[in-house]
Amino acid sequence: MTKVITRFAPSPTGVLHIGSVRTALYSWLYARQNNGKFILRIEDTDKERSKKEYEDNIIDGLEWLGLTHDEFYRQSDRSDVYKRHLLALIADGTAYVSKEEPKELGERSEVIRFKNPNRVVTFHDVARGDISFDTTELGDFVIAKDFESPLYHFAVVVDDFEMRVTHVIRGDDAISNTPRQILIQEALGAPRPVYTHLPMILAPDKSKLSKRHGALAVTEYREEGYLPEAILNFVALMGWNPGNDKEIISLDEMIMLFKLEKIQKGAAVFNIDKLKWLNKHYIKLLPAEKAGKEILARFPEMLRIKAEDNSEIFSKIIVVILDHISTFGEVRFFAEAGEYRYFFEDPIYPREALLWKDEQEPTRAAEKLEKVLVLLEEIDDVFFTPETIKTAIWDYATEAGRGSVLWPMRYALSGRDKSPDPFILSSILGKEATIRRIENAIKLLLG
RNA sequence: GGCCUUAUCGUCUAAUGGUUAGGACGAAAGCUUCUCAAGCUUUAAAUCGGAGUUCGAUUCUCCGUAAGGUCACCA
Repeated sequence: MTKVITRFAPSPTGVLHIGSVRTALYSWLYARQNNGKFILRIEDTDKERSKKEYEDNIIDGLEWLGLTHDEFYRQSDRSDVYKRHLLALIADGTAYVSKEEPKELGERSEVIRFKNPNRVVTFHDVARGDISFDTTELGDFVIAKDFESPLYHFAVVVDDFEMRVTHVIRGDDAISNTPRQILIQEALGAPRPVYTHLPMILAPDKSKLSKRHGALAVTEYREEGYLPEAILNFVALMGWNPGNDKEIISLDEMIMLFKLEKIQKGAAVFNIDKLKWLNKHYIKLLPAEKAGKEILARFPEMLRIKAEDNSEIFSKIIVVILDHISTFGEVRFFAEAGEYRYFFEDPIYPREALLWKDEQEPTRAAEKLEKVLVLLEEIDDVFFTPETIKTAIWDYATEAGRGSVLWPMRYALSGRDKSPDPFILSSILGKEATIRRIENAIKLLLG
């Protein structure tokens, strides 16, 4: 058995997006599950369009996702290799230097063309079966501008050959290009790798995935507060499944379960809601310390300072925050809407806000808060937990009308229409602050 | 346009020559509930169309239709 070698070969003409992540993931999984080798190869033969920042973005994104490579190459570092093979093909007569009449600006008067044997090429695709093409219409296609400037099709074949790549896993936009690559391969005397072409990932409107929808760089998803586990899990499920109802799959499980043969044939539409759902799932599994860092990083300056000054309270609200978000980016949104301030400072709100819809009389509301105060006073500081607070108040609230008791209590604590329940709020704030805020509310009601 | 590929709920998908065509996201409803989430329960929702093979087709074949890819001195 020869060792399995796969590669991910992006051109640095754009950022690493969801579609490329899936290609990288499947190649990586196949290598890992076969104890093989995974190569990252930057295909930057197009000097005009290739940019270092994109290369950096791709490497950064893959590293963040944990799709580690065993070897790294950059085509621009390998021109002597391509030159050597170019010379060999010309010596063989399977390629030749061709005189041209430049039609466009920048075109050469001399390029290197492949001598096309003009025949039907049939190859096997793991996902789709046998595919045949007549290569005649390709003509004697150009494989290099000159000995220093090979073109994509040639560089790919040479590299896969030299790097002993056994399995080529790539987007299905390459299907039509495969026959010409096979022609070059045969001229080179290179073995034919096993091909698997992956269906496209489409935008929600079924157009090509673009910047407008979904085709964000994975590094941008990172900024938005998505977790690598969620992105990997999501992307894995677009075009593959374990053959059962399992939806939550870790990278390690994928290595065990992944099957090249089970790859989907049809294109998949990017569904951000499912990604968010997965992200929510993984966020809840995150250790509090890590989650806290992600949250803190997205707090506005003022709030962050307060949170750092009150680390005890902050550590208690992490779980509460986690319960309401599907990405950490939403923390920024909620914080800017004033959501978390009440954990750190007494709220300010209009008097009417304290009145429950079925209890509009301020003095009655105040009476109820007075009673709550009495009940809270009886709880010992050390037992000031959501459970004991609820137990202490519940019977009274039920008797007096829950809304008319709990709404003003919760509002006194948070100053907001929507918030966690008053028991959680009280326990986070502590007995002293809870009582102070309720007293403030009573003063407001009676004043 | 030539060539190539693809087609199951809105979306991701499962399944088989014979099933009530299954699951998940989303949606709707209910429970819970002071609010917002979460959670639990339930419901609606699909085999692109037409022929053929077959006792029987969503599955196999052909023809349509639609969508995508590719036809560079880009990758």
